[in-house]
Amino acid sequence: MSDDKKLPTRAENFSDWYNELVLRSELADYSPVRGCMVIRPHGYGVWERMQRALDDMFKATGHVNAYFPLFIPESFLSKEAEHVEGFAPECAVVTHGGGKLLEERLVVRPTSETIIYSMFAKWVQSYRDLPLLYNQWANVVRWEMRTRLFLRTMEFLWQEGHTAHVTHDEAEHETRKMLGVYRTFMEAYMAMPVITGLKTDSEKFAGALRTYSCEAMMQDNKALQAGTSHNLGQNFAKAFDLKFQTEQGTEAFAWNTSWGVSTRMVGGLVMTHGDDAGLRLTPKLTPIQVVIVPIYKTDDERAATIEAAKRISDELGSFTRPDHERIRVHVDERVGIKPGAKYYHWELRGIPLRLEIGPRDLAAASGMLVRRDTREKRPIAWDALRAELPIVLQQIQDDMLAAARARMEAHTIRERISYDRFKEIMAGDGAFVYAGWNGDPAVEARVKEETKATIRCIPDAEFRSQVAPTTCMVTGEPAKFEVLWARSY
RNA sequence: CGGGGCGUAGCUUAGCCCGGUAGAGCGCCUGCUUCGGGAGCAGGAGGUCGCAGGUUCAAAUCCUGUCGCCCCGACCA
Repeated sequence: MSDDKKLPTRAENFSDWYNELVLRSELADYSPVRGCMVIRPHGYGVWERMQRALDDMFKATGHVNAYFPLFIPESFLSKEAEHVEGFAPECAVVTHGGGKLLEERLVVRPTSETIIYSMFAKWVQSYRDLPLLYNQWANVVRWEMRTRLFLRTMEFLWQEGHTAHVTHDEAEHETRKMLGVYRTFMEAYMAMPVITGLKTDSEKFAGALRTYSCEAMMQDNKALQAGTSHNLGQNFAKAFDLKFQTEQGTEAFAWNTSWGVSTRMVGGLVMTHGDDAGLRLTPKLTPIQVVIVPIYKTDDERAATIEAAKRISDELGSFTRPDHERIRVHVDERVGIKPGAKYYHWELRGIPLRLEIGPRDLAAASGMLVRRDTREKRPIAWDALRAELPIVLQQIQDDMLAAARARMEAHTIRERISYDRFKEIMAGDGAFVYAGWNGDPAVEARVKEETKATIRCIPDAEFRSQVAPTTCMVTGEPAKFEVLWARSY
């Protein structure tokens, strides 16, 4: 075995490990255009599972899908002051079309608030037209300086929810509700525990009243902002004249929310669960749940094991079954590759379960079932598969979440620490540090400058420490908030 | 945009200092033997050495310019 078949290890160089893994597991590849990536079938398969689950959750919470255009008149962006300041520097702008200079330049959407609320303004006259609960699946472009596969690319895929409401409280409720949807998705599907909370002013969305986020801990103890939900207040409604007549006959501006998650989550999945052998995909998001590796010596054995494998695959994965009863099975029929090589192949790609079927198993009508997450191996009878696989898959899903949660907790610091100690931690292994903050943005900026750590959020009540910190970690002044500090992606 | 590094086969690279027939490993193709943890042997395909100039009898190698990429910073879902 030569060394170049092995991945760099996480301990050696987490960043190299991540890049190599994404490329070698065939999730994605670099494109000819700097900062852009090609999402390959394996990676897109994960994204599709994410989309499907989230889309169902959006529908179940009353939202409808629509599609708004890629191009936005440049003037739209300028209508909301903070918004233009935040996004203008990273916009791609179309200046020519059909060989002619455009009268008004077109911005390639970095996000769609402006175009969507301008349309909402056309459609809303009365309080009876509200709420509007829209979502769109789209690509957006942000001209990033430094890019990383999945984590930050110039073009990325996402969904953006946009809603309009009669009252502030209703919008706030929606903002919180969708943050909860994200959290549920990340924990139940990605097996990635998150801390939810409020962003400080310096980290909030350009143009929002308040931004909430889901923050997850990667295996290098850095935080990944995995999803955001914004209460936009009336800022965009005022900019785009989105108003309605109230029940009392007066005129009022609508209250908006927007919320989004992106293909960045695929990167989060990799950095939450991957190990030195490759990806570990969760049973709910993996394109293939069980890979069957036939083992044989002779042509006859090959025919017999593959026949058995296909019969099992057809039975478990039949399209005639409803989706939730279907198990996604793949038979690795490739010739000229030894079983061991196939094991490495599928382990690299993170397939949760492997079923080995060889000549010895044929007579017994059984196979060897191996878990990717724990490497645990046990024999299983073919006629037990239909009943047992869903249980094992759910067990893997649960175990992965528990393991990720344990890891996060092991690298979380809640006891009172000095700022000097904090600097040591951030310069070393890193951690999630809960500490008091006096509420001063200057303190936040100073810590960022000195340690590269930022306030990830002011955590929601359930994540706060049992005994609230009373003083600011940096200044020693009375603490206004308990905040979560970490270095982030 | 500042600081550093690198462009040689699909990938990783040797050769460059000191100019003289472009080499290896992996991968790929064919055949035989293999096959329960990354197979072995034999044969084979694949390169205008990033690009453009210059010096020279002769340039992957020296000089100039240029383009691109990577890493570290400032900006970020």
